[in-house]
Amino acid sequence: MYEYKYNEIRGKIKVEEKEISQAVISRLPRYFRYLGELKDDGVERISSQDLSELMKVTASQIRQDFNNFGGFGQQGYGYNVVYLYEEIGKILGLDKEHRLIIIGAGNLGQALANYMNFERRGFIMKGLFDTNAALYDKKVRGLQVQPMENIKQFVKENDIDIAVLTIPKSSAVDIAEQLVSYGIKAIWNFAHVDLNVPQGVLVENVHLSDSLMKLSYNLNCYEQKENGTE
Amino acid sequence: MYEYKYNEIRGKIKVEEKEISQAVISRLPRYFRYLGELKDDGVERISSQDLSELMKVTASQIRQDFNNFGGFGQQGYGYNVVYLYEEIGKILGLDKEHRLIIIGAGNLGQALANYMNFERRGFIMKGLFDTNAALYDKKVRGLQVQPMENIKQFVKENDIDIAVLTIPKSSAVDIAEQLVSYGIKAIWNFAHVDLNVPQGVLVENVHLSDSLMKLSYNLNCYEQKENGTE
DNA sequence: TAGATTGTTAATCGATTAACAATC
DNA sequence: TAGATTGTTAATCGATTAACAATC
Repeated sequence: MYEYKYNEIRGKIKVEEKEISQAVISRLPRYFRYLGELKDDGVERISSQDLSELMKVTASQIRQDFNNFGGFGQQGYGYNVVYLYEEIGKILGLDKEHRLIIIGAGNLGQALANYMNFERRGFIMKGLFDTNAALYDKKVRGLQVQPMENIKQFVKENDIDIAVLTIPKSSAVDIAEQLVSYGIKAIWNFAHVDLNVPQGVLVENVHLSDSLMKLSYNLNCYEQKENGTE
Repeated sequence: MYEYKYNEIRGKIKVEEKEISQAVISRLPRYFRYLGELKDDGVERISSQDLSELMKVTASQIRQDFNNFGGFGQQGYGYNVVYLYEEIGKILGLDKEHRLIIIGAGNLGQALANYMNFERRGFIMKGLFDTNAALYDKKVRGLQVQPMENIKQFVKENDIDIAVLTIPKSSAVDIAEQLVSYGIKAIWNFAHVDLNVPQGVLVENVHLSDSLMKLSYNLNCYEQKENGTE
């Protein structure tokens, strides 16, 4: 949320920290994705203009976004794809390791466990937990599902940063509170409920039902439009 | 995306359609969730002030948001919880049925299939499809997984509105194109790729990796802050 | 050097918040 | 009626876009 780090890298230490808006942060993964593809395609450099056409955003926004972190381009040349890709990766913290556990080993928990490993970017799944004893003899990605009682000790012993919450909303609030007391610093929350955590603990929500409802709203709009109103 | 419908309901037909911003739409499901809980708790009415404290947004925003659709409150009284809940449900199109199919019957596809039925709001899962023949004798929620070749006919015969894409990004763009040609009107996209669809076809993206990267970014910020910068 | 394209400032646009008159 | 609270207008704030000087 602060830019000092990247200014320092470039040798220009700013005294006061400048907050980066979440709007900008939300766009970084998409830049990262497109730059990764360009890199894989062997593209060496790209201008904000060309990238803007590819991504369907304005060139102005691209330059503004990158300049929040100090500027990675060169006048008359554009941006070096590999360099920019790596810098954005660093900004996103993908060069660092994060250890996570998954709470709730149902379909969604297992889906994420598999996906996690596939899409490896420094996120290391260390454990899975569930209340359902029938799952304890099951292995997911080589890890045995454990009972919830083990979480406390496991978090301490394995230096866990992130907990992925894939449990029903009825228990999510309680479990989240426990996790925080065990020292968890971030929760990736898939339960359909807003968690109330103390300052300093991070929650990133993935409310699937909200997303589907948005789709539903927009679908109805189009339908009404097509029917020439009603 | 247009408000005429709700104005008409209230007897005030506006000639010109006013577009509702996506920022507002994105907040509707959350309102819906909180109102549902209030309803279940037997709360009869609520003021924008009280709701703002509960949801941690400004009362002003709540009133502005609702007034995009014509105003559901009463001066001196507030909002009737059940009425407001139902109206927002209608705005979101949750009173209508939507038939959907899931393309990709892996862990994530199955997770959504189960979740879908559980969280029923007019979304009816009609079929699952996969390239993996090993899954064809498998039943998910009473439905047999089918080969991809069946999609075309199935969509036509079953009047499918929505396709849920839970396949790897390598095939997602092609499949999406096919789905559009079969007449699909909306895609709920879980593949890590931006789909290019013609005007009039809706895409709602759930980019899980983007969400995790955002979490990663914010986590690093906090850590740096705690270490008193570096 | 001339041309290209960034970094950055200024202008615009849209979304959020504040204020208050309308009204239940 | 008096009090409460909405609906709505006006003010503020922030984010996006445009423009251009700096510079590679």
